[in-house]
Amino acid sequence: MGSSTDGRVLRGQERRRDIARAVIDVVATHGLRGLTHRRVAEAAEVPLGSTTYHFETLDDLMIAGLELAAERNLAMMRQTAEALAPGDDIAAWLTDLTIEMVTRWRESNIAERELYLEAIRTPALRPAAQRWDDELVAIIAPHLGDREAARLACWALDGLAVTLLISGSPPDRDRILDQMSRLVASLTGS
Amino acid sequence: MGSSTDGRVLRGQERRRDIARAVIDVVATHGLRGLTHRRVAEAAEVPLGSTTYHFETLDDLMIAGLELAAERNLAMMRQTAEALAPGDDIAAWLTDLTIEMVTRWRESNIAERELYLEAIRTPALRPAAQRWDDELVAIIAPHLGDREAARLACWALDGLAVTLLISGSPPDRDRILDQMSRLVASLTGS
Amino acid sequence: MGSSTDGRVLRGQERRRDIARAVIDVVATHGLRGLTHRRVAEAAEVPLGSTTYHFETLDDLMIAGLELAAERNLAMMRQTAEALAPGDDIAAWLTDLTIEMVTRWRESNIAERELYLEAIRTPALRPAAQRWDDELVAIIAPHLGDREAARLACWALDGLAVTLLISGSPPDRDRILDQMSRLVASLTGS
Amino acid sequence: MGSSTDGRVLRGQERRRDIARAVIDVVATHGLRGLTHRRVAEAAEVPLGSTTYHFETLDDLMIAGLELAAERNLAMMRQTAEALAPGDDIAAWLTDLTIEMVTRWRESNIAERELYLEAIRTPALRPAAQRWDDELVAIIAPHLGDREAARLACWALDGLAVTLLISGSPPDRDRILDQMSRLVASLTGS
DNA sequence: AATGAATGAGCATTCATTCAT
DNA sequence: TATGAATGAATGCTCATTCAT
Repeated sequence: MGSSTDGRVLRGQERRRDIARAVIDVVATHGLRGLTHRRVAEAAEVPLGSTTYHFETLDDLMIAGLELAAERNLAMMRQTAEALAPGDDIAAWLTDLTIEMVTRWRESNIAERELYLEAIRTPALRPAAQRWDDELVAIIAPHLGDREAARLACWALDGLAVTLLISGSPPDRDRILDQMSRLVASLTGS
Repeated sequence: MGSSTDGRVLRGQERRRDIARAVIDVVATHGLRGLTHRRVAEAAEVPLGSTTYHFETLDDLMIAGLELAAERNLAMMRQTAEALAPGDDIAAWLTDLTIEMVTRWRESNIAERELYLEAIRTPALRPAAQRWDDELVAIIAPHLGDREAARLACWALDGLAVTLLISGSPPDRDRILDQMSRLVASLTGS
Repeated sequence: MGSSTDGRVLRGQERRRDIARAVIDVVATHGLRGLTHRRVAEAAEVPLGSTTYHFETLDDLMIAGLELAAERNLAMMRQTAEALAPGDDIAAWLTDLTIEMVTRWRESNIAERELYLEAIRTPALRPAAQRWDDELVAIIAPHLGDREAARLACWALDGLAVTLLISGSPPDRDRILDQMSRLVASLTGS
Repeated sequence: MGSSTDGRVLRGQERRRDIARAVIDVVATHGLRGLTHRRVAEAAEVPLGSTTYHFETLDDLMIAGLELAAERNLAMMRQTAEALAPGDDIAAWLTDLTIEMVTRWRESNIAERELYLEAIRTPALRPAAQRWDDELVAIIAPHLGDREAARLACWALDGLAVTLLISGSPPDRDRILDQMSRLVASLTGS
């Protein structure tokens, strides 16, 4: 009976995860305004009732999406941060991250932003958003000296990414590297 | 005949402006996800058909809202920027702006962010969003030395504001002033 | 438990049939241009959501109406065809059918024509329309010798009926019988 | 003043004709259900108010469309009928007409059918529809012997055309010629 | 625990029509 | 005579949610 329960629980958790994945896909494709139980059910290939069963309201769906988005993003950040050698150029690292965000991961990155911003309006999303923030800063801080500098770097990175996303034109790596270098210099050098 | 024609034109323009105002109100109250022709019509106290007559689609409504939001925001920025005396503390200026944004103007500021971010997804909004960006930088640049510094300051200011909006707690002026001072110091190279 | 399940299934099917019936009624009363989910819901005495639940689009509604119309029409044709005795006058049979079509069944006959013609424009209706055609020919063919003759008879019958429907005046049985007799004579080669 | 009045009247008539043309185009493109003043105005490249000014109701628009459709169709029929030499194959003539109707003129032919059938439901369309009918028969009759035969031929031609239009597959000339030959033979030969 | 049938509310949008000019 | 601004009604459709199973 233990194994059957575990099996059930595991299946339930898997399904929850499938649905969370589908939330990100739906937001990426249709925008947060286009997030509905129906579309999530279709994207996750689960019955409609399954989405409302596991996530009763749209808010619950958004929380699941935001948490999974944070998890994925932080995993990726940790991976690239760990790959940094002591003398590596931090500005180059941030530059490449930014470029990847607005090109290869464009769609999911937009979805992440929409879910994150929604935390302003929907209190239920705030804990997940704040956790994401804090951990992101914790990952970057060691490479920039302190948490305040890391925070500034995050904001600059985000602002630049949004600007690039809105411009629609492909990013100019040289220009971005210049900006990032200047930023890193001012944050660590002074 | 000139006056009658003018009256007509003016009435139409006034109505368009009333509707744009209502767009911001509706987004502030219900979020971008809650923006509908019906709510706008009610908020603007105009017939439903009037909203679709002047702004055929939801996109048009969002454009009008974004443009008016930018206009208001830039006017306010210009006003406070012009009030700055040569020796005034730039960091204090940015600090007070940030605090106002997340307190007194909280609702409309959130609406502005939602409309601005939507420009990523909705190409029709991009020109207005980019114009807003550019003019904002132009206003701040003279006080920070160059456009690149101004851009960084904008991003930091935005990032900080979002963090404060999500935190839900009242802003700590001293702490923000510290952050802003450090930012301004590193940007102006002192 | 079987009965409860059956009851459920049957209720759903019954409701679908009620709605299909209502489609024909609405088209008969308001024309195909006046076919709307709302009117169908009202005519079928079901909630509006029930029509869109069972028939997602207007096309689906039209398909259901066309299929039921064909079913009814074919049943009636089979019935009168089976009632024919070997030596009976085929021309008289076709004459009476035509007259009934444009008098007693005028409204539903018009509805059938509108639904049928719509198959030209709406591919989703074509299978039902073609099935109707084929089965009608199959019913008439044995009485006229071959399928080609049956097809010609169908077309003539339809053309005549439309002419009568447009004329608005009551049909002249003698005249129609003359036309039908001549038609049957030329088709059967006598 | 005479010339200016004539000019006006002529301009008015031209515009009416432009609008009638646009009616057929709109019905061809969007179906009779998609006929609206707005679409007609756009297709005719005239102001919206011009359509309601010259044709107050949708019925008036449909009448204008039906009349122009009949006029065009009859002109074409007369032209090909006059081109017939005494010994020419009538069946071949009807075959080619049918094939042209369902291929080259498919869209406008569908529009004609929709407008014609609407005469059943809309009394205002009946005079135009009946006139069309009568004149068509008058054109064909001389080549088939009498009006009754011509009428039958018309119905068969229409029925066949509709069948071809619904089938969606390209017409098989040999097969159609066979059918038409048999029809003509039975109508003229017996 | 899990599902899909069912429904009333609400949506963006289109429209015929009116009317001032 | 001719036009386009204006509006209330209506449409197809989608949806969150409820509920029986």
